[in-house]
Order: sequence, then C-alpha cells, then structure tokens
Amino acid sequence: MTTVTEPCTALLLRNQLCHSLYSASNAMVRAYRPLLEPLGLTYPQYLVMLALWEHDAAAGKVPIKQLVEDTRLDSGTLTPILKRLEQKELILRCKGIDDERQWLIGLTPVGRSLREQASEIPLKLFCMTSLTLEQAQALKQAAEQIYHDVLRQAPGAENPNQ
Amino acid sequence: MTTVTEPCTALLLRNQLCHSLYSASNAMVRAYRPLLEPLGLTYPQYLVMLALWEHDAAAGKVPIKQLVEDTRLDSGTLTPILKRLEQKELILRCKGIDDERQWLIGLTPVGRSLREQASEIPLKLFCMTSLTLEQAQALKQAAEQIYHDVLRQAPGAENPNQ
DNA sequence: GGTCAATACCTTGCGCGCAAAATAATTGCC
DNA sequence: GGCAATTATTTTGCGCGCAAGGTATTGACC
Repeated sequence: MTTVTEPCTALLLRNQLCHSLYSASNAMVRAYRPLLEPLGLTYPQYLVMLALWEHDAAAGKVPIKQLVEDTRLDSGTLTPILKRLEQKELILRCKGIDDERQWLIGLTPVGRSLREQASEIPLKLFCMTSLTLEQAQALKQAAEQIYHDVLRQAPGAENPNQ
Repeated sequence: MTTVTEPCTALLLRNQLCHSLYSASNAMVRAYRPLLEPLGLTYPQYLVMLALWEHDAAAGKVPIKQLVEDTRLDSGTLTPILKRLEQKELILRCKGIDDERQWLIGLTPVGRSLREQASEIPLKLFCMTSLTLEQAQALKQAAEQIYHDVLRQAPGAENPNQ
C-alpha cells in the first residue's frame, strides 16, 4: 500500500524524462532566436522554410498537406504561419490545378535566397552544445522513437500500426 | 565553395536533431493531455503541482522564485498558470512575512489530495513508449546536457560558468 | 446522377513561452 | 537617512500548439 506521504520517486521532477525533454526543447527554441533574428524568422517559420527549400529544386510548389507532414506542425498551426511568411513575401500561395481544395506553396526569389544565410545555423547550434556526434545521433534516434510511439497511442490515431 | 543548389545535408529536416526534439516534446505534451484531463490540469500546470507536492511535506509554502527554478518555466509564464490553479482552488497565495515582494504558494487540501490521482501517470506515459529504462535514462541525461549547454550561451546569461 | 462520406484547409478559442517593460519592496552605499 | 541598484513579481504583446468545429471540393457508392 502506498500512502500520500510516502516518497514516490516517479513524481519527483528531477526524475522525469519528460521534464528534461520539455525544457531542453524550449531552451533550444530560445537558442535559435538570436540566430534566426537576422532572417526575420521564428523557429516554426524556419521549419516551414526548411521544408520548402528541400522541395524547391524538385517539385517547385508544395501542397500544405505535405508541409504538415514534413514539419509535423498541424494545419491549424500552419495556416497563420504561412500567412506571416506570405506577408514577409518569402512564399506564394496558389490554388491547386487538379484539386481546387489544395493550396500550393512556393518560394519567392527572396524566400529562396534566404537559404544561403541559413546554411550556417545548424552547425552553430550544434557547437553550442557539448554533445559528441554520436550522442547527438543517439538522442535524435531516441526522440524519433518517442515521437512515433506516443503519436501512435494518441486518442485520434485510427491506424496505430501504420 | 558552396552554391545554393548544391545539396546541404545539414539543412535537411530529416537530419535535424532539433526537429526531432521539438516534435517529440510536442507529441509528449499531447500524450499527457488525456491522462491529465481527469485532474483538470495542463502539462505546465502539472509541472507546478509536481514542484508543490515535492515541497509540501518539508517546506509547506514555496516562493515563486523557487517554482521558477524547479519547473524551469519563466516567471511571466508562471504568473497566469498560478492564477488558474488558484481559481481551481488547488493552491493558495500569501505575502511573504520577511520579504513583502515575495509571494508564497501553498497547497489547498484539494490540491494536496490530487497527488494520489497523479501517481500512476509517469508509468503510464513510460509504457506508451518502447524505450528501455537504459534508453530513457540516456535520453534524459542528453536532454539535460542540451538544456544546460544552450542556457549557458543564451544572450542574457551573465554567469555562463555558474 | 444524386447523396454521403472523406479530404484539404480555415477559423475560433484558450493556454502557454517568452522578451521587454512596468511596479514595488529591499538592499547597499555614502 | 536618502538614493541608486537589485530583486521579486506582474503586465503586455505576439506567436505558436492544438482541439473542435466549419466550409468547400472531391470521390465513392447506390
């Protein structure tokens, strides 16, 4: 039997992986801020630009659905982000040809050219940490595992084994 | 020399540790939601309650400054959270005796009793993942390292080696 | 070929996360 | 004692993050 006053090590903040993950993620976004400030981007906006730069050479224009998948942001989050990127004239929106429900997102020349200024950011951030390359890879793999595991068991997940 | 069109693997989303960390953290908070819903708490509110439960036996009342340190939420974030917890009658606020700037936060009986309902949550969440205990510990340690590393180099950090 | 479910996206509402500025009490310093 | 610097907290403003609900287009089925 467990009483209320008995120590419960699982409820101690210092033992909680989730708390470490949460504060590391927040701290990481904060660390990006000064690096992204010259580009006029927030971290989620930067994620969208990364996705667009990646598709630019091959596909040109990308449906929002694809950006949801690439960035792992949901569409209710993405809509206002795209609106702000459009205001900054980094992206363009146009209706899909074969499917009128779809909006296609493309880069403006300015948006495309921003990529050069961003190229040093990943290394700069990595250098802020004292992680070895092996540690970083292991951490990334574990974070991916958590992402896919808990996504699978979310209440709305209809195809848990997909 | 690097040209714009040359592939830059560091700018690929799938190679970015930060993206994995960010989406894992968001997914984790989402996974907490159905578990915390019976308690009427959000994840950050739960963090505050964890800190208060931890101090309850020994100290009784805790200054907000201490909660900032324990939860790693900043004070501008904490103020409205504490307001909501007070509205739910889970916590009490009273002025500090020796320092009138300080507010001391204490638990109400209801807030204290909520701890029992929370005791199973950490295990439930761990079971959602396919992580081994060793993986979880390694991940936690790496996340802690990132947290402290990037905190240290934030623009406002005056005592980097503290 | 019309109805109905699915799909793509948008809107709304609320709770953070945090930088920057404001407020108020305290301490240090002369 | 008086005044400046410091400290504890709140306020403001903006940008997410996301659940829930809405709209419009498409596809499937009878």
